[in-house]
Amino acid sequence: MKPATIKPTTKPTTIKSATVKPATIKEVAELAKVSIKTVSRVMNDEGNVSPATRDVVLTAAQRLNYRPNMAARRLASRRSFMICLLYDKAASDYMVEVQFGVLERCDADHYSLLIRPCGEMSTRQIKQTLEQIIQQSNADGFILGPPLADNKSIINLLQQRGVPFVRISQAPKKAKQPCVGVDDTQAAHRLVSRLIEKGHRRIAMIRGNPKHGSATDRLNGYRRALLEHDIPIRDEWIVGGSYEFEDGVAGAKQLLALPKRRRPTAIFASNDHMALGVLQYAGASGIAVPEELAVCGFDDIEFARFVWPGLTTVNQPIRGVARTAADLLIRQLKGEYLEGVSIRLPAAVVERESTGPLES
Amino acid sequence: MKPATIKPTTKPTTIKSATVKPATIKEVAELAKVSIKTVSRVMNDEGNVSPATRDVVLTAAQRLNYRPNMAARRLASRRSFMICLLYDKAASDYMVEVQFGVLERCDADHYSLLIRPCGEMSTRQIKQTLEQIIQQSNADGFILGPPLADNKSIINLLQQRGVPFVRISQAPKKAKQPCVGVDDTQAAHRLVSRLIEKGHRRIAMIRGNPKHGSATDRLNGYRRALLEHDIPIRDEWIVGGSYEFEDGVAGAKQLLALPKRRRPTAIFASNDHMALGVLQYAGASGIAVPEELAVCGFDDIEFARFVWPGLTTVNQPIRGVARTAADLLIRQLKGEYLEGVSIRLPAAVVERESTGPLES
DNA sequence: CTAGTTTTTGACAACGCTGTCAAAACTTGA
DNA sequence: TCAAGTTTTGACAGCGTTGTCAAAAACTAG
Repeated sequence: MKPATIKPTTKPTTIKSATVKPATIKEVAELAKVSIKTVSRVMNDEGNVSPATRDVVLTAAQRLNYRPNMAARRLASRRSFMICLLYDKAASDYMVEVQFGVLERCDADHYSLLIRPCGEMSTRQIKQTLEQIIQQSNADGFILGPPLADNKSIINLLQQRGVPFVRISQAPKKAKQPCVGVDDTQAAHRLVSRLIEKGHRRIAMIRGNPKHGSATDRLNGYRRALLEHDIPIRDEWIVGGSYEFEDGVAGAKQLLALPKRRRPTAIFASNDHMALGVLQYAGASGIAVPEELAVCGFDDIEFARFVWPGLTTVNQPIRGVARTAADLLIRQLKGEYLEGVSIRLPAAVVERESTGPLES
Repeated sequence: MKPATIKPTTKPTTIKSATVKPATIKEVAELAKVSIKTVSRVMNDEGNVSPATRDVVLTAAQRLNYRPNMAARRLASRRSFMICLLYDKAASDYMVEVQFGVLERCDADHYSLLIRPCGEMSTRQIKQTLEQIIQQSNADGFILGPPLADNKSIINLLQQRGVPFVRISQAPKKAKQPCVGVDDTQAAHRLVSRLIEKGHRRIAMIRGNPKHGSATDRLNGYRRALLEHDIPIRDEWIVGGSYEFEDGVAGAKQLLALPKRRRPTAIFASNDHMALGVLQYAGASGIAVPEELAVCGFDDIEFARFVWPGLTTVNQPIRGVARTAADLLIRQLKGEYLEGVSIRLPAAVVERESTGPLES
């Protein structure tokens, strides 16, 4: 899109109005009658400052409304107080939650957040971008969202460069760097078990994007649940997908076209987008949900509860995961040794109308 | 003076060395046999550099894989090459789109983006945060998302501080600073007109959050459409709301409880969230959409097309708006004088099943 | 070829902070 | 009381750029 053209009125008179020049550390030092280094020590909570001096400096700083200049601080300390969140797609509810969780934690320690969607980049381009961020912006650390978090090539680069990072992923074992995720297998297992408890025996599954570790985990959960209940796993009930709405529509179409006796009574879509696709297909084809078909998804996106029937799904504590990831990163930056740490947060099944009551 | 030429490297600079200290401007200058200032000039495209010198510097820079250190650059130039996106809620599709649009434009000019959700802050707190960002991070400019963009107090602060900013808002007239938005009134007018064309006469409206300028605009569009078609505007058909899903549910309940002869045949919700609320209420109460009730929203959020029936709504070119806003800001930063500039991008009505065919 | 003008270049001082290291000021123990 | 430690403080040199200003080089016209 090309921005509209604008009539330039007059030459830029550059009216940087009565802007007050911010106080510098020097002025604070003068007012407090100490050296700038002492002010620096107080501002950074370095310790080894007598309480009396500290007080004097603090009041002086407050009086002048002093705030350390980040650029100078960064230059001098060779740290950037900035962490970078690298993720795949820009437009996803999931990533908004992640952003917010990370931000919450960053704020607490006065870190800035640099966000970097890499949706349309090749691994090669991503690596180049990374190099640039490391060298130019000097990011102190990275948080990798899925599926970047499982990209060997990217992980290697960061490791080589010696930059701390934390991965957000369902597949903690793929690398030894700290990782935070949700136990997808367990959650899927519980979800499918609920379907079985409700009396379903013909339960189909629409798989997720195989690039994401989560897809495999969710499939495994499904398998385990069926196995445990001695329900045979039929290939024709497992259809492909890649987490897109349309995959849900297509999957439902395929599954519901099966001869009546082999047609599933329940569909577990690997994520809510696809589950909504299933719902839409069902709605358009006059198949009643949940009476004729139970549907459930995974993720509990905002709209899972906004459709009718409300979608049964798995609520992931995304914000918590993100906050934890940021926490791990910041702790690493503070010097903690966290290699091999892997945290899995539990996810909860949320039952809504789409799997409505069924005599068991 | 003839600058020395540099032998091309035998191999393309494939860096494999781990944790190398990045090259500085000084090293580039040495290799190119020029002063650091000349390197600086080349890197910043300042002009007044002979093509020959330029070439030499450029190859030297490439050879050393040189990238200017942002911290130093920021400190010396007193600019941050950083713009800040200030917005209200973190978890909104809308803001993701805005983020992405802004980011696109920022990348083009190598600006970094600082995001700052202010969902739960008071105006007072926001102002404080602003002060901090201006002083500490030294943001070159701001982009204000709605409804912050209409907050007099915040606008004043930024103006006083002399920091350039651009507003994203439907209400461009509320301040003289550059503003980008969508013509909500016109879009709502077109949407309601379509309903009328389809034969509806009893059209209700659920209003948006009065804090957002858009709420009024959309209401005005609704009013204008009815007036033009000589349809009386009835107060009982206009119910309150604040853009939340639940408001849609409540609004629908209220409207559909009206005696049959006064009950609306169509509901225009001021945004999609509320429209989905209406759909849910209708679904739960066994009211057929669109046969018994037409529903339409505004925004065309992702899920508008994922529900059944698909939601008729207005698609706003949010990403384009954001890109334009960023463009205006960056142009201001480059010295263009843009006071009073206000751009409105057109929005398109998207018809889906929720207003399905109706004999006119 | 010269004087005047314009373009290109470089030396060097900021920018505002932190790191290093040594000096000053306090403690402590005998 | 003093020597030996320990804590607190300060002087000053960077950090890697850009801004300023003057010098050098390159043009131009007479």
